[in-house]
Amino acid sequence: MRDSNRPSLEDVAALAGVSTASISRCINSPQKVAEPTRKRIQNAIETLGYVPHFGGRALARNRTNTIGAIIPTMDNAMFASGLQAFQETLSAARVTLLVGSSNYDPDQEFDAIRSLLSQGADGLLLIGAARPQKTLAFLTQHAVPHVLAWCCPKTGHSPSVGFDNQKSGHDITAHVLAHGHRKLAVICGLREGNDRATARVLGIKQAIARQSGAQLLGLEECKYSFEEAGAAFAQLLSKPEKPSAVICGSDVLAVGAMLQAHKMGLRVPEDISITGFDDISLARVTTPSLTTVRVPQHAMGRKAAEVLLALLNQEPAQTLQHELMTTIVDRDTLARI
Amino acid sequence: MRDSNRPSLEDVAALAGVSTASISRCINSPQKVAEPTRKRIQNAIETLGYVPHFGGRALARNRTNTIGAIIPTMDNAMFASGLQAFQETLSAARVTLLVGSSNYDPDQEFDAIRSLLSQGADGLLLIGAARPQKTLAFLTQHAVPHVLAWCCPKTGHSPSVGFDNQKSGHDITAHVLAHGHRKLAVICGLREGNDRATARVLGIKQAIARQSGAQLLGLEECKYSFEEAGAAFAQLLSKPEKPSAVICGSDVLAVGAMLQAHKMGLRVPEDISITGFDDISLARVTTPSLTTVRVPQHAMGRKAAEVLLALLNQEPAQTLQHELMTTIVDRDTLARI
DNA sequence: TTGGACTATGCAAGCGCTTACATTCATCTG
DNA sequence: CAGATGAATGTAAGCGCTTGCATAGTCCAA
Repeated sequence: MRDSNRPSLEDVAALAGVSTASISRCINSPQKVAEPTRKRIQNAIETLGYVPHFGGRALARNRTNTIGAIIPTMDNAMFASGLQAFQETLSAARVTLLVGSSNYDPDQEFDAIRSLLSQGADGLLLIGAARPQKTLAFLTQHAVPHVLAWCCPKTGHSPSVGFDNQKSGHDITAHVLAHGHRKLAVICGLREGNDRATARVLGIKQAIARQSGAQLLGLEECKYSFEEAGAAFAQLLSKPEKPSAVICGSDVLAVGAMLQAHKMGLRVPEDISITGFDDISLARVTTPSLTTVRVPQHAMGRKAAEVLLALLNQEPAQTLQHELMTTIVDRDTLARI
Repeated sequence: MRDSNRPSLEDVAALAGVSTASISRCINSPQKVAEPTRKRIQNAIETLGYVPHFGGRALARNRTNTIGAIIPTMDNAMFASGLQAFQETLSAARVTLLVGSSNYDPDQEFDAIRSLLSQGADGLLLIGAARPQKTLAFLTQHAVPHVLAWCCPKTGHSPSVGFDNQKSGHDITAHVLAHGHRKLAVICGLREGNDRATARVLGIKQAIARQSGAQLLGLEECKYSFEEAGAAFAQLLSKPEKPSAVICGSDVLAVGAMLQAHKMGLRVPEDISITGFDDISLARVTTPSLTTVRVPQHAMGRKAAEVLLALLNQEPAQTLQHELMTTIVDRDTLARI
């Protein structure tokens, strides 16, 4: 869209024989224009193939109808499908989605925030609540409308749409304990700067602490890849005392662990139980299929979009924190002892 | 970014004691501004927390540094990871990504194109080459810089970055035939308006036709979901004459078929062979793991970004069509007969 | 010393759109 | 039928930024 012969409002106005104001009105609030004029204008727009110039409009309105989302990565099915729902909802409201990614790095996230805002984003979707002071200050200073997703902060006054990671971590662990397991191990994502991973582990530890006789034999942190998770699993199993169940902070980690278990000749769940977190599509198709925590990704993406749109329209918000529920999906990787 | 007390160039100029022109220059081509002045300006910018207004800039420059991508859906891991690579590459060039999705529907795609362009996208990434005349005309009329991905059209003059779907379909089929299979069946995505699916099937049929004694017992089209693929599989297997191998147009379809085979008590690959297409992460983790066609998603996303950026910078393009190679990944769902 | 060649900066004209306000004209009311 | 009312449209002032051109200041060679 850079050709200099792109038609402008003025061109349309000339063709239709009206003023630019009428064209503008015809586009933005058609009911303010009389039927015959409207027809004429429509025609002119059609024949010229007129499309409003974004810059002009943004400048005059001081609003772009664009929303930015910054997610760790789209490579993880989890964020991708949440983002898809987010995008669909925005699109229905004629708002466009700008995407940035942080690679789980607070500095990259900060850059992405600046970048999306300088691209005119009217608001932002951010994942998780924990971020450096610098970032928080920036958001405050610029009064950026935003909503946090995938989390459910008890403190702070940013609107959020998410679930209680800690509680969910607690729940799945309690579930494992209820199956008779007492010797547990954990594989989680890198917790630094990742409050979701941190909270999940916290919940897991809490549940273990509450159950007499239960113990946490080991905890490994790694990136969200099959390979790293496999290595973490091997590491956990290399110790003299073996866990009977390994609780993983995400399905990707759990699948990596399962793959590694298979390589090591361990049967799941007969020799060792494994649980995941997120319930991405992977979880259904492994053999055995993965017992995991279902996160309402789709609902979360949509709700986040709704909240953000309401925020931009200055609609009074009844609720600031939207907590969605997770559920445990019982499949085949958790044995009863 | 809508507070009325947002600082403008003028504010910065006043604070720094220079004209707005100098500020602008300082931001866009610092070398044109003397050292001390630059310092002063930097300070002013800092203290005010100035961020250039997107609309103003877009209007004056007639360029937004924004690129739109319209993909069928992010729910499919395949597009998501290609998109991720695309985004990363753009981001490195300080260009922002706008996202739209088409849900495999040409009309929705058309809307998305209009919408992204009206949001100021300087260029577009589109999936596949086949689209309605209306859409093509629109792209031509507006002289929209764009690149097609996931395909490799022999005709047309749009730049493209992709692979030969037909050849890849042919290759995997030849591979299956080389394993001794003669009675084949196919599950593919809905082909209407989807040239990738269409071409893959074409290649499959071609390979079958070239092999004497080989026959195509059935072909089912369905959406890209486990459930629909499962139903398609059941349908194919309900006929009196059973295939020994089912070639699927995507990994999602293949996994759906495997799941269904399992339900039906059929062992893969002993009772029936199944192959996929795409090599998304799913393919590695099923049991047995899926024999499939690897599509260089990451490379494709990155290359597409590079081509598009070059296009926008008016750099002369040596090559219009970038063809990447697919490879067959031999895993465990294809038996030798 | 002076004119020329630069360099650093300012001035001001847009870029294309929206919108408050002004104008016109038809319709209605008493 | 005069004046009031209101609907339809036009006028024009910005929105914040970039950039061609003008100006002022600096340095150097002749």
